[in-house]
Amino acid sequence: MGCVIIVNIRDIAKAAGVSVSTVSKALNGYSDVKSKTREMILNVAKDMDYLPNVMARGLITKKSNTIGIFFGDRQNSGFDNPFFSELIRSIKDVAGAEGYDILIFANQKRNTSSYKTICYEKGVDGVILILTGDQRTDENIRELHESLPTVYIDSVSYQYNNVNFVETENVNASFHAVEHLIQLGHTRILKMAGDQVAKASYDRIEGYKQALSKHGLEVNNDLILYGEFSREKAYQLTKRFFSKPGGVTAVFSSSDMMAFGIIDALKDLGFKVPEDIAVIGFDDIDESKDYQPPLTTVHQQRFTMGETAAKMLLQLIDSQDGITRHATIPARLVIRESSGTKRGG
Amino acid sequence: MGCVIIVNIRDIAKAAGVSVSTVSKALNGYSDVKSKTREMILNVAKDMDYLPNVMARGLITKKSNTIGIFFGDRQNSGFDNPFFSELIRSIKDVAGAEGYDILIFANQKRNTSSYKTICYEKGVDGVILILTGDQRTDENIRELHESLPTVYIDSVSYQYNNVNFVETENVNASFHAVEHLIQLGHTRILKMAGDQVAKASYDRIEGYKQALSKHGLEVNNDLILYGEFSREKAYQLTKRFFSKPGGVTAVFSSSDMMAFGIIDALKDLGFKVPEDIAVIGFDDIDESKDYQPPLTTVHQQRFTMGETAAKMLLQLIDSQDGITRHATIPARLVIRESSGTKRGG
DNA sequence: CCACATTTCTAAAACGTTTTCGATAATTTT
DNA sequence: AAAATTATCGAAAACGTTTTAGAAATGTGG
Repeated sequence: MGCVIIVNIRDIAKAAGVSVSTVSKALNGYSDVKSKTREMILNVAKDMDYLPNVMARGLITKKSNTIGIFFGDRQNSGFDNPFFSELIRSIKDVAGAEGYDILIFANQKRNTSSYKTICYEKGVDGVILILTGDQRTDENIRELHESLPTVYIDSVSYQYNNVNFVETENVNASFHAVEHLIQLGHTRILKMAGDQVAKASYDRIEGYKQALSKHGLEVNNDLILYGEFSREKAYQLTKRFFSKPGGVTAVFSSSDMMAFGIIDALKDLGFKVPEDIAVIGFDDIDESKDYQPPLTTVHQQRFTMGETAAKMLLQLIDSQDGITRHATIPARLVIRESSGTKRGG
Repeated sequence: MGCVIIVNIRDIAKAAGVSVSTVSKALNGYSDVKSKTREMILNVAKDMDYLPNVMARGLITKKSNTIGIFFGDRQNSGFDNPFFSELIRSIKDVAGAEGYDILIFANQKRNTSSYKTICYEKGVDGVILILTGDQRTDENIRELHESLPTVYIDSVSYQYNNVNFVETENVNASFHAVEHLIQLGHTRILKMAGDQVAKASYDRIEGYKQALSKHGLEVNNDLILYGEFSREKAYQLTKRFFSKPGGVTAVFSSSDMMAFGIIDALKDLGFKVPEDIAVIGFDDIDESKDYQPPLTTVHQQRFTMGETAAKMLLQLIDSQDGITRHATIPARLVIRESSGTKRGG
């Protein structure tokens, strides 16, 4: 490594012929420094390529201009799901525009699993959580959002009344997806759900049930499978389910990845999609439009979700007003080919 | 925000009845502290829920246990390309296993565009660059890798002899892709290249030329287009190129995204792929296998690349030995349908 | 029991900032 | 011109660690 000369605030104070405190004030826009000397100091600083040391500054101000992101769990690091990459991109854009960088928590050598501890240790100003499954204890989760600005994206497990979160309009969107299937003439519809703990997952089942009820169809728990948001798991469950006859003609999946697994399985069993079985997914990830058949699915506005979460977090950091914020992002059904056309008789 | 009591090293020194320095040494595994007192201190620290302040520590040690990642450029934040999300995932896994977190540089409010400056400001221990196009000046790039452990992934623009990088076996893989087209009977093959500055992009053209030469085919610069790795741009160029006859029966693209744009354009022009025109891509992103027609493409081992880069960087950080490291990751041609079958006479 | 080596501990400096408070200089008021 | 006010600056403390240099305690050999 070639050596690099790093100048500190003392060096530029010396060069400018003023005190360290005056330099600091000039740099941070304090009012008690003459505009002429401020300009002079700024010039010297620029000439000498001065960079404030973020550690020293953070030590005093307790701010790092960094927001943290927790992704998924240990085994499945979250980036597996293409859903996440657009989320993080929008977070990056919003936070970046406001002068923040992004820290992704990765270190697995910590001697703690406390979110609060980890956040404090790294000195992030706030944190966004994008969790899947049931990877946190209640104590852990409460501790975090009680001590630090926190926003959950589509992943609150139990609803505290003081948790900030962004979610998709899950119930409504699922309702419409299932209603569409019903209008196409389906009466026995399988629900491939995610899990039973996440609010998002629960709500997608809820919308399914509401649509059935509204149209006088029976809700049958045998028609609800739990694919854990895994393509592989959905494949297995589908293969087992459809290997015996049951009169089911349509499937509503809680994610596109699972929908792919479902369709793969149906094809392997000799069914045609959508002629024999109609399938609707959830997410509208990039692959879905190019899939064969192109997937009918619920479009989640990932960019808007990330954007909203980031803005929400920056607000929380700025104001510290203790107000709890929620946002529900609209979703719409994108009708492609996998849901098929109206059934004859 | 509920208040959280944060204890510092002084508090636990008082509670343990020893000096601050002894606590520090006990915590950091120094040898000059009796094992009995060390144990006692560790217990007190755990009981009091002590967390070291990373700012204060970093101020002295100049380490942050964080590696930085620069992604793409300002406009196109990098996550657009699905190629990147797998890269970052593997980096996260490797770095995380070794006790590092990941900082993604996002802040656009900085008053500098110097990589070195930005890295120093955040105190990262090393940095991985995944750049596209020509978004850095030579001065900027040199300054960075001279002052900080740095690994480039498939994105060195000019070859310094002291730059660490990981790249795909671009020349070789491209050679085989084009040779495959030649063996299928194609003689006029269009090259949709990326740009002319990145080494990766250059090498993919080089492999194309080598294959032509080996089989006695003429290299014609009119058959090399520059799609800048953009699906849209590739679409435009393809549409213009194929609107006049030229006897071209195959296209070799430097990315899958561009290949999609190419195929879209060909379809719009009324060509059939692969019957009329064969197309081969590069990257093997997830969409490619589900695309219609499934894309023949060069599979880049993204996971291996990210993994290798991360390991390389951690080595550089650890050893500081000044040794320059390179890694070339094998790639293989994945033959699907878009390249078609052997041409009849 | 003394001289010396070794083990174990501590005081204090250092890291590079920000911020408080008081000092000085400049300006205004009386 | 003196007094009061205001604008501008600087000294020093503080942030929470690590590390150096040395002091105290303990052990060892004669």
